[in-house]
Amino acid sequence: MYSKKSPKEILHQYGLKVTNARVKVLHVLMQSQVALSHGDIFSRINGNGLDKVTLYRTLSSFVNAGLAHKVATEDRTWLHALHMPEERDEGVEDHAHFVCDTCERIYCLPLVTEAAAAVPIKESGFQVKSHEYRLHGTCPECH
Amino acid sequence: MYSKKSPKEILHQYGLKVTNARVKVLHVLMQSQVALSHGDIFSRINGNGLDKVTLYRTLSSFVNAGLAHKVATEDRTWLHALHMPEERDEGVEDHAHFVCDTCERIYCLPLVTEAAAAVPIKESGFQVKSHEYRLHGTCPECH
DNA sequence: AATATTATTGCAACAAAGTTGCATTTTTGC
DNA sequence: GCAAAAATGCAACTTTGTTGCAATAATATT
Repeated sequence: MYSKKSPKEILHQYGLKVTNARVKVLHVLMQSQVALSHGDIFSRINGNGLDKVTLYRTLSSFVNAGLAHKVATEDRTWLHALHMPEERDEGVEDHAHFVCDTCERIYCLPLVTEAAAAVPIKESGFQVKSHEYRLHGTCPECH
Repeated sequence: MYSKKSPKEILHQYGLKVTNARVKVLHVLMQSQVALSHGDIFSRINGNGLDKVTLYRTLSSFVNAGLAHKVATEDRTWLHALHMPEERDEGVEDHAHFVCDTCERIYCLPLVTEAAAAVPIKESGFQVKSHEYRLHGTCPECH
């Protein structure tokens, strides 16, 4: 899905210095279809000795650079996921997240912009700059 | 907006015991157009000596009873707001929240269900049970 | 290829938000 | 009014994430 580009190339493209930590974290994120918590990523990487603070800062740098985004969960943690490839190319700001109430995975879904724009802000005076559509239910794994 | 019913009546209606804490918290929520944090509510009530834990538990009881709902914020706290009156009557599960990027207030907006339903879950296998549409931008107070 | 500059890392200590256990008090159905 | 059940207050605790700072690593330049 993230096609031919290597973590290193992607980091370059986003103006991030190429470090061990970043390559590893990016690699983990690239392999996941779902948004991951700090703990998810941490446990997939250690062994390779990476400080928890470094991981926080790495994720933060990804978000700042526009490479990833984060989603607040029900249990006051953050999940991180890379932007969809088409988002990365086009700078789209819309997001749809599907929260599975059974397994608690959060999937990032492509969101068609017309649907987002159709939402009625009848109360005028609100200027919308970005969207997040969040769906709850049961994911394919949990049927 | 919450019309004629008193906090006491509403608590009864939702099967919650009528206590000082609940009446005070409900009163505060009824007077607010925006979702409030624990801190917001706490500071509007003390003077009247209410323990922080009691407030957490009170809010929790409101959510469990279906009287209020909560929204996770960008800084990993919860905001609480009563359901819209029409939601309280009809058991609608959709939500739209407008997050003002300037003043950080979160408004609960009525969300028209057709718009929500129109979101494309082309990836089938996802069973949607509830929605939250989250909009970011600038609110009328901040223009 | 070595170096200077600048950003990143690791560690320890810290902060904030929310939770748990338990004894005491309050509600409420009878 | 009384008994049973639930809510409250307090203190200690957990979890998640942050800050300061010295040591280390990455990159542009020579």
